[in-house]
Amino acid sequence: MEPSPEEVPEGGSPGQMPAEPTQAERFGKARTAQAVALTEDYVELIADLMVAGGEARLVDIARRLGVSHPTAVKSIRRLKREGLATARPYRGVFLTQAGQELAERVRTRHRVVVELLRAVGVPADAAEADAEGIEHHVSRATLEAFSRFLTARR
Amino acid sequence: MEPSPEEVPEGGSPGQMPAEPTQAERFGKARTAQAVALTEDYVELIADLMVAGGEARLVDIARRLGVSHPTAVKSIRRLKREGLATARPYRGVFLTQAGQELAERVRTRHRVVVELLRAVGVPADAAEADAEGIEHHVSRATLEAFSRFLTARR
DNA sequence: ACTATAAGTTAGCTTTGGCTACAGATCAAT
DNA sequence: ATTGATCTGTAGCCAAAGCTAACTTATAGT
Repeated sequence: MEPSPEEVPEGGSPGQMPAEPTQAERFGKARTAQAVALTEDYVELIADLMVAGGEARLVDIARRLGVSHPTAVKSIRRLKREGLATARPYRGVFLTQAGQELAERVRTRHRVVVELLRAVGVPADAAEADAEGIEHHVSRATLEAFSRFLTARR
Repeated sequence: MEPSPEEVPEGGSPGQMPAEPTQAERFGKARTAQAVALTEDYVELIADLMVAGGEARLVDIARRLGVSHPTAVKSIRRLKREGLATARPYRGVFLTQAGQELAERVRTRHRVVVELLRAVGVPADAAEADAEGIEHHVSRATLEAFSRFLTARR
């Protein structure tokens, strides 16, 4: 796989990083992406609920995500900490400017991924279901390629 | 003071349990897939190392996955528990029959995903990188669609 | 107005994947 | 054969996301 095993000094010094995107880096990134994916799911859902019903209540968020309310509370707290959302008890959860921007990007990406899947022949239900997991791993470059592909064949 | 009327979560038409794959179910599945993804990564890598160098040493596995050796030890232990691998200290890790079959499926799926991405115009490096995360969320139906698409346009 | 229900929160536990530090085993070189 | 380096494994800790149970606070129904 790698013809030149770079002499990396032992000792676990997390200082320098080789230029090539090693497999380790890719795996590591995929793992870190987990937390990001969660954030994106919440933000996307909150935006959805706002559009659909004018408000995003904790209970609804929890139910739609299939988690218990306390779990949702924890996650929302994280969103607040990260400046993506605010919440007023019994009034619902709201997205900040940053949150809305993120939601918009996520929503767009989701739509493009589903369309791409449909375009290459994936059945609707599978496309929707798989997109939920796939979307979080679609990089900017890949997303752009998807868009180009869809535009070209439209 | 806990009446706890746990029966009947919510009122509504009898025989609920909507046929539609609710969003909650999809999210839940995507989350559970996390553990599976890890298993697949390990199995795939072990197979790779075996092919490349004839053996899969713990240190190499850890380095290639970008984790510490103890973490790799824990994961390998899980693989052994699940009947996917065996290991003889200082002789490397080996895949069982089940492990090899899983590795083969994973390897094939990975290849198809990368090819699909390339086919719709994703640059090689992005395709490789993104496939690492995407592949774990590609269902059987989607994989088959990918294969058909690739065959058709070849 | 009062109380019942629903919504939100807090506390505390579990699991899982990650880490460091340390200990034990094997291999290789002198 | 000894010794030092390297590989493997164990112990113990952390953080994150999940859960249940219990408590508090609004909202709504009578």
